[in-house]
Amino acid sequence: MQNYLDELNEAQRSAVVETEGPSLVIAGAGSGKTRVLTYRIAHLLQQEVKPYRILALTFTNKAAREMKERIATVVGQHNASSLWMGTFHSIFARILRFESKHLGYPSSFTIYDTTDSKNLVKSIVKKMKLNEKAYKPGSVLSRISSAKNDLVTPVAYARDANRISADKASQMPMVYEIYSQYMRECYKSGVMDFDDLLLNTNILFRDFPDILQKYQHQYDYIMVDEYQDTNFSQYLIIKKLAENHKNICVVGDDAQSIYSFRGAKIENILNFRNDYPGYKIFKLEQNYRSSQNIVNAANSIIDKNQGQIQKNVFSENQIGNPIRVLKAYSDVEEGFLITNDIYEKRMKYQQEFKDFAILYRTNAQSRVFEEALRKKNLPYKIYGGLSFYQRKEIKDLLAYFRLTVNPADQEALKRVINYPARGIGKTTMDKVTAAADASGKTIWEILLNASATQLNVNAGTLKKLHAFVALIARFAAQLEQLSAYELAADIASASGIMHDLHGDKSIEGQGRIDNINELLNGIKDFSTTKQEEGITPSLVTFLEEVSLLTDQDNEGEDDINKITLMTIHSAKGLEFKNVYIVGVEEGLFPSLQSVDSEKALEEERRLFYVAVTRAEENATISFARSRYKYGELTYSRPSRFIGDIDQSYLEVNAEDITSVQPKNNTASIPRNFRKVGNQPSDRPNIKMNYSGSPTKPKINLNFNAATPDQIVPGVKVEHERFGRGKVINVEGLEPNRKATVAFENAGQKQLLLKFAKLKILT
DNA sequence: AACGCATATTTGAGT
DNA sequence: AATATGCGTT
Repeated sequence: MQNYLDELNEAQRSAVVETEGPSLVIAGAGSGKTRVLTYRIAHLLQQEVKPYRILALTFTNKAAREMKERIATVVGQHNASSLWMGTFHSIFARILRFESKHLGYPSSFTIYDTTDSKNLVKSIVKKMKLNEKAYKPGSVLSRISSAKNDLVTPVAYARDANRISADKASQMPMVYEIYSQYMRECYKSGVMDFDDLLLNTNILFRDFPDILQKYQHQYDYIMVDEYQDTNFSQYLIIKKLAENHKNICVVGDDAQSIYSFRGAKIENILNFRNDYPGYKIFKLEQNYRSSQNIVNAANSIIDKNQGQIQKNVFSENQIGNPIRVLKAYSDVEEGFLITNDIYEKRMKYQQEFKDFAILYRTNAQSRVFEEALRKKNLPYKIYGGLSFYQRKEIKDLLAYFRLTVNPADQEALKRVINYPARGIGKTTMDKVTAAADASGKTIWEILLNASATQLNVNAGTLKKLHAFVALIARFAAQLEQLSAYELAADIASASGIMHDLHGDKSIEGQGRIDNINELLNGIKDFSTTKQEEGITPSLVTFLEEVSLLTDQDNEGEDDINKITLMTIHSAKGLEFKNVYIVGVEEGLFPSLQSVDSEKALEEERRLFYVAVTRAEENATISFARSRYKYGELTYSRPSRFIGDIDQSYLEVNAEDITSVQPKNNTASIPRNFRKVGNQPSDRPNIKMNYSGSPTKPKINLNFNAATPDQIVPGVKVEHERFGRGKVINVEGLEPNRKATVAFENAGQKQLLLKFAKLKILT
């Protein structure tokens, strides 16, 4: 316990023991930054600082969890779990939940993910009758997000000449108004998006000085990891909290700032000296992770950028191997070369699968590697893409949870009101939404007091709406009665999700049921863990945790010894013996969008620096001369970044990067040109109708469609496709009269009688 | 209302 | 290429 200081070098030790006043720790790649942070916290705890008086903010949940585990081994589990340690989003979500009433939010507010936010933007654009082609939800949302991260309110936005002219330039002059409505809708629905968690914290601290003071007093020591990647909103929260005691320690590396696209300000770390005069600076310059070759190569890359904080990262490890550069003719060959190399290296040097990582610029590149690895039967794990919580069945169930804790949550309601199908379709929802918009109420409030005349729906529909309200209300009433797990399990079955999935006998259907059960078990685990930590587990806290999880946060136990595939962004902070940086081509890395701007290029270059410094022993860079993008074959040449590396650290076949290059950097050949035969134009563009084919008699020859008045509740019927069933209900007037039929095998369906050919069974 | 097929759109990184 | 959206059919 006492000798932990001996495990540190001089710079590290000073950063650990100098606990009072502002500290800036510039931590070069692989310089033991996490070690400093964990030991610093352990050191504070040993000086009798109470764990709940320490606030430590990390970039990912995973970083927080790992740090907690390491601290626990030094100071015990109990101390470690009382720390305020987590991501900005999760810590301030927790605080906001506690203080929500001051902001007019329910304490059970729910959190919109990006999909929810996009859907909301989409519906606002529609409502405002704007051109949906010009106002792409993603683009609008990123404008809104940037405003929020800069703490620019809708009113300020409308007055901000820069933003307005940028919006006009991109054909979206009305973003400020969408932003305003978006905020109003979120507030009305009792939901926050990711940016709101930080924005609202700022509003809370700005408008309620006594609350700010409370938290200023609560945290005696503040630490921030990855400070170079904080945005203005995060920066200001920290600044306010540290205002009095100034016991703030920020750790970061300007050379690894890679998130400006989402509002991070590299200036935050560069301006630390101005914000906190009298600060102490500690430079961690010895790299313990990588070979000398890798460190030197990385240094030669970052040298090409301007205005870095002066530092000299060095390694005293072995000189090691040069960085290899591999050329492939196609993306498929690239996959083949890399996987072969992994296969051979593992055999030759007796390495494990977990010692290998394939890093790429974009998630879309993962596919060819997955295929190549599968062909060779090499085990791999992949981050990003569709994570567990993105799956439809999981999102459906989570939406029921959200609606249960917060019935105002509009996107959750829209998602599940007709899933499983209960006959509440687009027409009905249009009416309900119109009523909600007209009255300024939430959809839920409209449903609560729904009357047939007010909504202009028929009695049958009204009944279904009421049934849905009753279902959700029953769940909500049990929030206090049942444990999170019991309630969740009840929702899964009573909502009809389980029944719906059981009707699907396919392999995928079985998998979906497994996923639901896995989620339910996850709640069980969550409850046990929280109880051990002395916190009462609830559906609200479970939802919050899940909303702020990333795919890196749910690694299974059987994933431990596998080859890792991930983007370079998500590799930040990780290390591997052997790293493959793939697709290092102009237009991909650096990305096409960045090549016109020197600032953007520098960020790409820092990303490349991050990639190279992940490697402990071997780094391999590859590029492909051709690859498919958007299903189109494109040609490219090697990235300028390869040329940024000092050649003495490279092992490269010179002609590979100087050989003849296609005239066009990203020339693409339209898909049709590649097809040899069977061109669409070779065939007459006539749709063949086989229904009258003599060899294939119509199956429904014996079906005599019943006239609509024969279809009444209780009657047994047969349908061409769905088989036998019983009529449950009939509603509506001709020609839109429809029947609800419970089929023996196909489940309950709603059929429009003018189309459905139903045969009466006697 | 629900399904199947044709067409449009996406991909730049993630809390 | 894979997924989202729109349209016609039952």
